[in-house]
Amino acid sequence: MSDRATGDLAKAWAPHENEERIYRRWEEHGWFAPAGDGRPYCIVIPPPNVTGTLHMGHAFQDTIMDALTRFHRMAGAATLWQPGTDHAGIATQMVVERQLDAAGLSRHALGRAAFVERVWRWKEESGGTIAWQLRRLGASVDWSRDRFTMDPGLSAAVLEAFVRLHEQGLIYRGQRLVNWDPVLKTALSDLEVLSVEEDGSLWHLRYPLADGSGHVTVATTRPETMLGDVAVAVHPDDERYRHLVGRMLCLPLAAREIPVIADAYVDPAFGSGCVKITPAHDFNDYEVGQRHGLPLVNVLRADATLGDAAPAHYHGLDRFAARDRIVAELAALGLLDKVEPHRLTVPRGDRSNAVVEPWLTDQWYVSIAPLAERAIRAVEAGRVRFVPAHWDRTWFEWMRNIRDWCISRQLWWGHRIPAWYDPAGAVYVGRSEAEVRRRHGLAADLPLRQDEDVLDTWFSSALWPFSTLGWPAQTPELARFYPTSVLVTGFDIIFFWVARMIMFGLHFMDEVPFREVYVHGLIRDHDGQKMSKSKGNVLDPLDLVDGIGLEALVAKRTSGLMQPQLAPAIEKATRRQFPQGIAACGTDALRFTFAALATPARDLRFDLGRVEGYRNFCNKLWNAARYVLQATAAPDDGGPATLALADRWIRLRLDAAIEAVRAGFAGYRFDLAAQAAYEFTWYEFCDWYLEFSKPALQSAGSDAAAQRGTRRTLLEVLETLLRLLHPLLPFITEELWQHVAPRTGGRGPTIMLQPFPSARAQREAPAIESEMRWVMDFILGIRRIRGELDIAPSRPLPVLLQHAGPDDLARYAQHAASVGRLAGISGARPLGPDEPAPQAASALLGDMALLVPLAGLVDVEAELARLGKRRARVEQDLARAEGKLSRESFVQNAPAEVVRQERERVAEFQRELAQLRAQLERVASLQ
RNA sequence: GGGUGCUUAGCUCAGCCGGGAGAGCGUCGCCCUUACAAGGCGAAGGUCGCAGGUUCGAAACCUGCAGCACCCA
Repeated sequence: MSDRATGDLAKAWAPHENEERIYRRWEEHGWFAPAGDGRPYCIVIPPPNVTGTLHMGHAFQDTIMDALTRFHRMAGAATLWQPGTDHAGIATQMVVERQLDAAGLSRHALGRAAFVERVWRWKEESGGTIAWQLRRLGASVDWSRDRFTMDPGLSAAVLEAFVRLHEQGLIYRGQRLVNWDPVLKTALSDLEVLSVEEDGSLWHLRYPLADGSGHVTVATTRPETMLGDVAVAVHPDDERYRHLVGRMLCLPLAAREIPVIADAYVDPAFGSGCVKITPAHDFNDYEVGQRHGLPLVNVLRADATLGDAAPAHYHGLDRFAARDRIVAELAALGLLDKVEPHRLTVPRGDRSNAVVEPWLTDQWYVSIAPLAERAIRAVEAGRVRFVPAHWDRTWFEWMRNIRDWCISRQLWWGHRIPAWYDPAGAVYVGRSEAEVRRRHGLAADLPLRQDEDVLDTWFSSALWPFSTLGWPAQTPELARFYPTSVLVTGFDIIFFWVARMIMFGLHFMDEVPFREVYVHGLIRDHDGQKMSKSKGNVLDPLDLVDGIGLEALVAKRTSGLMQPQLAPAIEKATRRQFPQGIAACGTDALRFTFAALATPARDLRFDLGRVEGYRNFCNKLWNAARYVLQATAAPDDGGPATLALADRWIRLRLDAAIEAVRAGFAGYRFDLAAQAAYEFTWYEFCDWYLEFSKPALQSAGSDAAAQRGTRRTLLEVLETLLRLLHPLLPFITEELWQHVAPRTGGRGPTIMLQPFPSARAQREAPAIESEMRWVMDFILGIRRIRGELDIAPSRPLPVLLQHAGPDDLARYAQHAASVGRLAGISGARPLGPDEPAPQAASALLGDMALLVPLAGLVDVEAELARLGKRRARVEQDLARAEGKLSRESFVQNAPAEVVRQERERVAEFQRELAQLRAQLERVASLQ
């Protein structure tokens, strides 16, 4: 790379041609692994699905983690960003089952061993995608420590955790109602069930009294479960039904008698005020059944067809067919009172979208209360801090109402539950069958059968912050990096994952898994819609990096849809939104966009326009560096240097930018960090300083020492700026740094291991700022006249200085060259004491007025209009300030500093107004 | 029904401990000035959702209301 340092830079930054090469170099040198003996800084990646691909949310999150990691690495920490992937039980199994289905096979036909083997093969085939994407995003994860939740080590951790919890009485097996997915035929945790509002009906059914003296009417949304009814409940205070409590009803179609009971659970205002109680098929009814000692009548089979507990002619009938049949039969018997349309909440499986059944099965549970209590206390005590802080309320709300966690899944892909049954049905838990036999003294010939089920994926994910570091072994990494520094995650998985990691971390490590949880928003599309394949509004982060043509984008969005009929609408919307496809913006621009988007808000709208804006920013930086390299092409002869005003000023501003960026990182305000870096780079460094450097280096009058001062400032500020920007823009800063660093005496092979910039306190700051302000206001005043009067920049303007004080004259004399060039004036001279002011356009600079004689330049009308507008504005400001001061209460109560400031403003406005009025008069008089 | 958050320029969003309303994109002028037209210079544009309250002073703090979003039941 050495010859590149002296070569010319291309005209524009070409991310596509450079990023992969730069990343490969970083990785080959092993620079991502923790190094040195600095303080440890560790982030574990939220492991994505091993067979999946990274979407915008991942890319956003990974950008933030990488920026934090790079920042702390440069700041001297021994950083570990721990990568890895998750086996994602249901999701992965479903993908492979779909593949089998397409081939006319099923997992049952294949058998368990062959099926699992097949999933592993699929993992090997597709598992590299994520890693490749992470590399393209510049992620500085320590690849040497890459982990997968089903690696031997992590599987051992799962085994160990399960066995220990069981020994401690925190895992139990029980027959309970679970959320049953009859399509996937597995239990689901509460979190995997989505409540969806749908249109349904409310059926009013008549249940005759057993003695024939009449009937009660019950209202239900699920008539097919009536065959499992074991009671009808009314509210204890409901006068209408009090006399019926304790009497028996004849359950239609089932030919069973069931009692009328009283329970406060019943809402007398809903439906008829009578509720059928079906404990085996409803969570609330289950509770009621427990309270009243009622039996459980399970009428459904695993596939949601009716089973043995129902009368024979319903056997094998699907639940919805059974519903129609039952309703018809009741109607025929005159027992259907009425049917009303009704809006109800339907539970659906988040993977299968099937209507979930509360169903009675044997499952394994984690007894959550003891774990939750500790986790709640840890957050209360501030041992884990949420950022933004308000998320702790959501956390507490949920943790205080948490229920036992159903951890068994009737799947084949995952960690098999380490429990064995003997022929009598007794259960033994242990790390292996051999251990179980040894510890329980079981005969070698006693047949043992391992539990068929696997564990919920989140069980292994909950161990992630320490299982990846080697637990249960006491490794050096575990000692050094646990607890980790921060968890970066979306609020949508606070409950799924964050809570479980905190509970397990406290339980197994006796310490929280991370000190801080940075909860970021969710990336949405330009219209605020959640990105999803079925909506057809997903964006592949790498399509923004590399660009994609319209046809390819349409094809990508419309292929592999679960609902192919949506394709035409998706195609239309895509063609409308991206008529030109997507231009390649490069990784850095995408990363900077994510950082700028990272406000504390919950919804983050992604706007393609912003990526393009930041692509331009990269190009701006690139070209600024080109200029600096050109301007400093001749080797520095090492002679003495003096710093001019602008040189001192830009160094001050750089320090302010450093402070702001550091503050942004420290407070997880990546938007503010990005904004500060952007504004300094573009508005201060490029727009002002580089322009000042031109006359300083090019005008004949400047001496060698001043030129050296400017050249060194150009290089030093640029080199520092590159380091400042590196965590957000890793690629372009590395490329430029390779060219710039040799000229600043920079050592080291890479920018990523250079120190992050620190600001220095500078005492002379106010004087420099105020003098620079004068120079800039001079230039801005002239530019404004030019702009507002539409005078071409190519036309140099003569300027007269009216009411110039000695300071003004001295400053002008000193900065004439820069002012002349930046304002585009041909020269300026003071107006003599008795010299009449000509008809002129004017700008104010303190007590001084800058006059640009109008003769032949512009029409008088335009200048009058311009001055009039300005006068109106000042009059308004003045009135407001004077009004404030005229109030006794303000002068008395406001702090003296505020009052003084207000008085100064009034004086300023008055002076400005007087000058404007005089100027207006003068211009008007000559009309 | 319970909870959380949001409402500021045409659009997307900043605005920390109360003290002269900001940025990007878009729009409108003038410019290809040898780092950059992916650019330069300049400009227009806001009753800070509504109503009360606290305060000398409220976009910010408090209360209520409206609208939107999400979570839980």
